[in-house]
Amino acid sequence: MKHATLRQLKVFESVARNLSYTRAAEELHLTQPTVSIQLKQLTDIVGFPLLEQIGKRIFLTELGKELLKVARATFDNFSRFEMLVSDIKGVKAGKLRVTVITTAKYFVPRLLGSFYKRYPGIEVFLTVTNRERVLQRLANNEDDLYILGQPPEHMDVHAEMFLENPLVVVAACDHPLAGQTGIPIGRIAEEPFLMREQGSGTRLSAQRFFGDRGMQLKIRMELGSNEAIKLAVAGGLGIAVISAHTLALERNSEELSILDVEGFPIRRQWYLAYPAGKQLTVVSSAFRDFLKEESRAVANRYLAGIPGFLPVMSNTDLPE
Amino acid sequence: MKHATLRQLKVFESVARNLSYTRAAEELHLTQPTVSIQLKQLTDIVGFPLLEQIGKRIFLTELGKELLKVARATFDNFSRFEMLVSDIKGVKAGKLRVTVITTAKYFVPRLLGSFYKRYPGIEVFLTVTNRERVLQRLANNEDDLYILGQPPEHMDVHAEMFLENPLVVVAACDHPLAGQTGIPIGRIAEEPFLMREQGSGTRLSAQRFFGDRGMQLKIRMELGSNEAIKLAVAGGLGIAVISAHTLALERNSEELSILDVEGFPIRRQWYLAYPAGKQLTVVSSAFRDFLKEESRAVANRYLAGIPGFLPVMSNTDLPE
DNA sequence: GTAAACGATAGATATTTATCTATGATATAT
DNA sequence: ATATATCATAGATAAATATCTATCGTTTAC
Repeated sequence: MKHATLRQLKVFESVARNLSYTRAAEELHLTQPTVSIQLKQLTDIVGFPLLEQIGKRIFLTELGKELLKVARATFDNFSRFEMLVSDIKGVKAGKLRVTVITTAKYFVPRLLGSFYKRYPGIEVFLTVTNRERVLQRLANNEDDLYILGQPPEHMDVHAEMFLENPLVVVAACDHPLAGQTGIPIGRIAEEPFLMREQGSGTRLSAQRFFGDRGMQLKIRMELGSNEAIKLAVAGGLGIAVISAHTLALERNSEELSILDVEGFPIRRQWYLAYPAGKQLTVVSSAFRDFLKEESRAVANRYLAGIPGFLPVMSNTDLPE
Repeated sequence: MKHATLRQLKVFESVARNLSYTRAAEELHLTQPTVSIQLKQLTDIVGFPLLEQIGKRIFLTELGKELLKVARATFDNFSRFEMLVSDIKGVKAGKLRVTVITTAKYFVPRLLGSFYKRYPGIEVFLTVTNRERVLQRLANNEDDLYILGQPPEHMDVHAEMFLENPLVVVAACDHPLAGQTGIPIGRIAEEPFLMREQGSGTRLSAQRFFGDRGMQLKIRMELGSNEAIKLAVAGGLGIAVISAHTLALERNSEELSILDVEGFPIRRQWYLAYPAGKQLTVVSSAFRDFLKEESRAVANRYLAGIPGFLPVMSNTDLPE
């Protein structure tokens, strides 16, 4: 049976439907002998007659009926698959699996949301996890795209920057430094700091920033989440360095204030990454384009107005 | 997609399962380049990658997973079909459609019953109808086999005799002729006869029998069924010529008696028929053999003991 | 850094295949 | 009885297919 060809099945289906070799030949734009031969081959492979001729009329044998079912099921499967292919081509179907580093959760869901709205046929899966797990998933090719704060080294990865990720100093609104301009770095370094645990990219960047200037931060507390840090800062327990995106929702609240510190914001970027050899799916590719396009607007909307921050990207879209 | 080959699907399935071209090549007893090429062709046909290679590892793309489903479904269908073929070959599956003329209903069901018991996997369909419909179904190739009392002429049919069908004269047990031996035909012809309607094969035979001898029967009543005739005969309304098989169940009853009339029983036969060009299915062929074999036993069991009847068939099986 | 493993590619070849035209056999219709 | 329609078969041919060996470029592992 594995020696049968789809061609034979196709011809058989036509003959079975028309109950005529000649008619089938016409339908398939073949000569009648060609149909005869294809059918003979198929019959030889099966070992039993599929058709019988009584007088001039042609009938399907029991086996013929069964094979017809098989043939039709097969062609149905194929055409369903072909439809899927063309849907995927038109981004009307497909899956998008994105894994992002924890800090990115403040703006990625919003973007995925609008992306999904533009392509309602697709399925979106978002995983939010720490850097280590992101890199692990990247290495295991578990997702389509990855978003993180610094591109992995020692790994063959294609990474591209798509959005600024400025780190700012925040304090409670009633903090003495709130509202001041051009605060010297040395002044800030004296304040008690609230920090994420060791290994946090933000913490690393902040410590390097002060370290490079010969200062060491006084860390009062380590907290497990950005939310906790913001609450603690608002509660007056200290000041903190956090990603401006983290403030997206609180920007206009009365509780936190971004301090205008010399040298701040620390410039960091968001990167979109995927394994070097990987050919992006149509959906992934569409999301990549979408991400570049949208992130500019996001940058202008949410990052403008940060003291000392100047977007590098072209400002065709200005904030309202 | 119609240009894909089953070979390509087979190779793809193996690669997808092993996630390795080399392993797949080993499994299929091919060289690795062959696998590469087959897969490349399939990928070109689909138009999108089915597999992706990240570093040294191979992954299925979303489309690859879908195609794998299609491939597996296809092969499953084929192997199910192959199982059906081999079941049919071993008469463990299949259908048997038999159409018989009304009179044959007295012994065919019994035979079909034992046939079914021997081959429990098959499905049996029995149609009982009049001669006209039998011939019609034969012409339309609606069934596998046909049983009738005289082979059709003016029709390209293969027919073979398989059983004697003696026509006997029956009377009520208390009829004056009951028990007498060597009753002259002339004596019988005086009796009032009960007959099936015009067109009945039995009636035709009986009338021809007496006509050939220059006699004409006195027909008292026409009745629509053999059962009605038997009841009427038992009730003393007259005598009748009927097939001995019709008496199969009543043979030992006290109501009817077979008369020992000169020249009786009229010899008729049962024929098995099917369209000339038709190649019998395995099941049909098995039933044909079964029929020949069993009908001898039936003949001996039910037809022996009919006054004046001498089976033509060899009597290796003697009646108990 | 070197070796081993893996997949891609090139080039060659024998086989199979798909197809045609021409013709023959058979059955139905006129 | 003849013509027509239908399917089977034979013979020919161009195309494709399936496969191999040999070799190359990468990636991983030691």
